[in-house]
Amino acid sequence: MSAGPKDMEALFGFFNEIGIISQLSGHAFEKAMPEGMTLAQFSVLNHLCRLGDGWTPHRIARAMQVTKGAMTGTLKHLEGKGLVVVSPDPSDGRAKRVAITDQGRAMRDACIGAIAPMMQEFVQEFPATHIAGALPVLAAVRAWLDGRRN
Amino acid sequence: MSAGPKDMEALFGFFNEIGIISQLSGHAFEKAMPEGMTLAQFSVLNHLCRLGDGWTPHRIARAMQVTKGAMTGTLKHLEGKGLVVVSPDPSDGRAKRVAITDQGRAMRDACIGAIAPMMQEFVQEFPATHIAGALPVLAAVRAWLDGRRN
DNA sequence: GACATATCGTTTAGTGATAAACTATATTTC
DNA sequence: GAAATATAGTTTATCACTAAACGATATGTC
Repeated sequence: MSAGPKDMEALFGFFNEIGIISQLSGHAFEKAMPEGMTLAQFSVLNHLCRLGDGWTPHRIARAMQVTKGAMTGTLKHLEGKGLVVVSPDPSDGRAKRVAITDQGRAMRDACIGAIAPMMQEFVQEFPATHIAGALPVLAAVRAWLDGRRN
Repeated sequence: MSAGPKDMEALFGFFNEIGIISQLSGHAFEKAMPEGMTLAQFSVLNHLCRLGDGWTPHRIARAMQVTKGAMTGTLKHLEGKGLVVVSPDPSDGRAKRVAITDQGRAMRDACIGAIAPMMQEFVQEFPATHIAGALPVLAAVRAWLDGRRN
């Protein structure tokens, strides 16, 4: 199928909405979170909580779609606050391993708690089913873009 | 309705997908565009083309959801390349007016042309109807977040 | 009309990201 | 096993953005 000008407009609109939602929601998240916590930092904590720790910085960076350099900075912030521990990988002298601390888990829970009221408001306006309905399309688009990058 | 932990997970997933798509698509756009053009610059040109020019920088900034300071920079870049002309507003000494030049129009078309192949690929994978189906939800979420900010 | 307040655009300081160069260690190849 | 290549993490330079302070002009109020 070929894309006419009308489809182009719709696509621009689609990506435009995505971009603006990303910016607005990211901003709202950071405002709501405990002082000093960024979305990037929370994402790492949440990732480690949900999927278990022991990941290398590089793998975390790929999962979050940021560069290794950015992850170095994020992990430094988290380590400085005692929320994660980064130690050398015993089986690979180049690599490191990231473990979440109890403090880190507590901070992750605190972040979720801090965001909860906004989420409540959101769910009241947009029933979870609506959002769940849009998710597969978004995940597919994400996967496509991700695969296309290489 | 109250949001359970399961809803929270779905919402996190939703906003996470949005954030990653925004980053990946923005990046893909900028890679494809003519040298030196950023997504922000293109967005301004596209906006002026579609909705007519004569807007003030402040109004454009609000439409794009960026700060006035960011818009100052973007307009300087565009003006430096002769793609827009910024002139004082005759009826308001504080304000300015932004007009797009013929070069600006040509650049906007060139950008769209440069992006077209990617769009074609995209439409092949995701029929326009799918995307159009997701648009209203996204627009509603955007509007809600936008209204909530104040 | 004068003064307080609001708005427009710019400037500045600070932040978080990318890209690319760099160091150190692993792995592959011969 | 030595040399070439690849990979993990850090560092550096640069960029776009935000927030907040600022100067200039408008507007509202008394």
